[in-house]
Amino acid sequence: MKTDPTAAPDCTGPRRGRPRSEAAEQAIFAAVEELMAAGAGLAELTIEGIATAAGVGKATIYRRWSNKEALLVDMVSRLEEPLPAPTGTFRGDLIAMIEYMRQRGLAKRSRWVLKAALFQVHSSPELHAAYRERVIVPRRQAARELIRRGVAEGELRGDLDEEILGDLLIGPILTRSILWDGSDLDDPRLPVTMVDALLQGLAGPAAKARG
Amino acid sequence: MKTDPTAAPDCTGPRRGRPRSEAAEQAIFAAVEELMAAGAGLAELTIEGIATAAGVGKATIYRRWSNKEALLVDMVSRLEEPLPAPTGTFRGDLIAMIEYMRQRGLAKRSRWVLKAALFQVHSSPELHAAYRERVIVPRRQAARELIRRGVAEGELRGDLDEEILGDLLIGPILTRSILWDGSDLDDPRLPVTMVDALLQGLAGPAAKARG
Amino acid sequence: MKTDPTAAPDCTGPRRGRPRSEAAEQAIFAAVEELMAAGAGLAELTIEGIATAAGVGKATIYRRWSNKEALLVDMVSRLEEPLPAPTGTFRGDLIAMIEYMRQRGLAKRSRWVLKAALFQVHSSPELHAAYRERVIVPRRQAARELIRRGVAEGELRGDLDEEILGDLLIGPILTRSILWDGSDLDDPRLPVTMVDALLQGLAGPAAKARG
Amino acid sequence: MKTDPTAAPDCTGPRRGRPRSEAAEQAIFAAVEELMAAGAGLAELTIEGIATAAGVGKATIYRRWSNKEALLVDMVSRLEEPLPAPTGTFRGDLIAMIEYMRQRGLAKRSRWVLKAALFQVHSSPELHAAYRERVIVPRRQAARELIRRGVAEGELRGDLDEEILGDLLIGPILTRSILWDGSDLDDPRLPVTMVDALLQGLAGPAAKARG
DNA sequence: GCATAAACGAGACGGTACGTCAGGTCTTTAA
DNA sequence: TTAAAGACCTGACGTACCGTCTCGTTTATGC
Repeated sequence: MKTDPTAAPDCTGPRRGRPRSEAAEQAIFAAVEELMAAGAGLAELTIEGIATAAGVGKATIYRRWSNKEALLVDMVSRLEEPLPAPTGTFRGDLIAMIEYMRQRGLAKRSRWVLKAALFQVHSSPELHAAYRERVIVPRRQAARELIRRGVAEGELRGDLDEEILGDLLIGPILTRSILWDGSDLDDPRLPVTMVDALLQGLAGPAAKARG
Repeated sequence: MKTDPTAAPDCTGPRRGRPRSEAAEQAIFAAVEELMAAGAGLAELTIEGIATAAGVGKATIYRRWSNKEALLVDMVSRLEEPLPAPTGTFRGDLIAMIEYMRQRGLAKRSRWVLKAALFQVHSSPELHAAYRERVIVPRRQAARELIRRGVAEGELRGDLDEEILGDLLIGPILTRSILWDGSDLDDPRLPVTMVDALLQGLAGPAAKARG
Repeated sequence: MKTDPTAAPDCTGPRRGRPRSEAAEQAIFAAVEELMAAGAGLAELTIEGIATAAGVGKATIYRRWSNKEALLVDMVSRLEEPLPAPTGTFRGDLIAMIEYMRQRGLAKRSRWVLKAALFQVHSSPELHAAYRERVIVPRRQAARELIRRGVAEGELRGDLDEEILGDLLIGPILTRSILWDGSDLDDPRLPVTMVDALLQGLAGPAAKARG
Repeated sequence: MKTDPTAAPDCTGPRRGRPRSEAAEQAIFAAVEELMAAGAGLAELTIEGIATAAGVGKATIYRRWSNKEALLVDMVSRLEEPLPAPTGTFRGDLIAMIEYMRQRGLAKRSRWVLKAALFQVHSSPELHAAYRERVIVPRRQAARELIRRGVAEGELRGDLDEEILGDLLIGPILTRSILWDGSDLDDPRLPVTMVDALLQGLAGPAAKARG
């Protein structure tokens, strides 16, 4: 998401001019966090306010991100922790992935502005695409591989589209952690409950008797 | 969501002065739709621009909604069609509800800015609450009643929390229609596929043999 | 110098919308004078400072003048008092004109920033032309007519170009009042001395004896 | 006007480190001239632009002049040619001095920005004083000496203040060459005409008959 | 030679002001 | 009273320069 043009990877020659200050960058991130903690809404998160709180010139911010949204997306994407290591049985890995998402949702509940920033992403097609590429795609890719493994191992039904399988398994926890306010994520047994219910099916006795 | 104080229901006396122009209201809605169609981002949707496009004074807008967000939430909530009639078997009603959400997702795919407006709601706690009350709560209520009926009729397992059952059934289609870009909603058989898969369970042959 | 586009003279129809505030305009002028009195240099005279001191929004200034220079030229040109009434003998009128310029120079000595603003005019060709048309041309015209009258009445030599006559008569006082710091304008007899010396000639006894 | 602190005269020891680049200095001057020739206004003459055009770092400029005004005053003062040699008769010297000022005015007509820079000097008291000391004072001194000689030789009236005599003789050409746009300096006979008119007096037949 | 020292180009730094834009309010005249 | 128009104050926007400060490099002197 960084828009710094000098960050091009092929720029291997000796950098000229004074290098960017890492301290300034940290101060900017700290200021955003601090302003969020102070309960600022997204509209109150102005570049000018951030610059003042960070003790930094506005140009120092614009040199790194082309606008406020880019800064927010960058910050949000940095908050995403790495995915859990894909070791163990299929069911265990599936539960671990859902537990990871539950934890993430719990973390975001405390700083709702970050969640707001995440939604802000949807305001602009470019930011949406950037966020998609940086955050969503890698996670969907991990989920898809896990599901493919499950099908190959016979742990998942093979007669369904992989995408549908993915949504059926991931959609519920995603809804709880992103769309709603996160108050339903407290139960640590949630992943196990969800996974087992999905695997076994939701049909009740009447349905089973019938079919 | 209307914030017009004169719309109070106890204002029964004969209204004095010039009455509000219905044409102005329609012009405002039309202008917003037109600006959205023109591909404007959410930030480009300014009150000033809407007023100019509608040929309306800014005060005429502020007389009806207290600010831009209120206008957007009002417009979004008007786009929600009524829920489908709850008639038929449990499975049929469940499929109908998911089909309704699929249709809504398809409609919103064409006007993504409205979807963006929906996300914009999350920027402010008050708007979030208002949208929750106006849109989310009635739909969750309908879903909850449907699920309760399913459990009572033995069509759904009775050993699971109703909320979890709700998320397992609704979460996947919600994810597809709101969080993602809607390109996966084209298949009209999607509701049937999803519902049957959920009811029967996702476990594959290896899992079934084991347990 | 006003750059207000709505000030077009043919705009005779009933003006719509809120009219410009005369109070705001006066507050702007007062703020400029006050900041000058506080000893501000020209570079310290910022639009932002003027707006703050006047308790006025920046847009209110930009609605009236397109930039700082236009505002200054407008202010300077308003400070020019009307020319003295052209009554009396030729010599008396000439002395009156020079006395008028001496007074103007004395006034400007106390507010040197206004003098600086006058020079600022020369920074831009457009402003230079505007100032020329608004201030210089009318005064040169008055001087030219006076000189023409003097020639016609036989009070001035008729063998010289009118422009040269004008510069010979006006240049000295102009130099003292504009180019230099005005410390040489205190003597109230200066106009009489100058005029009589110019009319009689500066040649000394040796020159007269020779020619 | 050079503000280089290391140029202090008591710094007699052998300078250490890399010496200042004469090429850089010339490039700076050339860049200023070039930017002026491109029709830039004074406000467009930025240090940053000069540095870029000269292919020079900003610090290289600030090492030599403390700010933009100092650079401009330095450049302007370098453009002043030496005064003409004071040889010959009084009238001849006077005409030579006025001819010198006419030539200077003609030269400046073509590069009005330099003239503007000259006026810019008036924006700041310190620069005004500096320019006064570097440029104005020597010339006024030369004029004063010439006038004093004229009085002593009987070529000029002795009953007038020397300062007034100076302004009467110099003011007209100064007005034409600095205040106005220089279009009235083309006639090479101008100095002779002016000097003779001033010496002989401007009174016409009616005035002479009367007194 | 080889350190010391200063100037060099580049460009980032904290600031200030620019001129624009929008927000939400207020003040006109007209309907 | 509402409407359209548009001016009002406020405050953020993103840009341009200011004058200062690192960077790594270059070019001189002095040990």
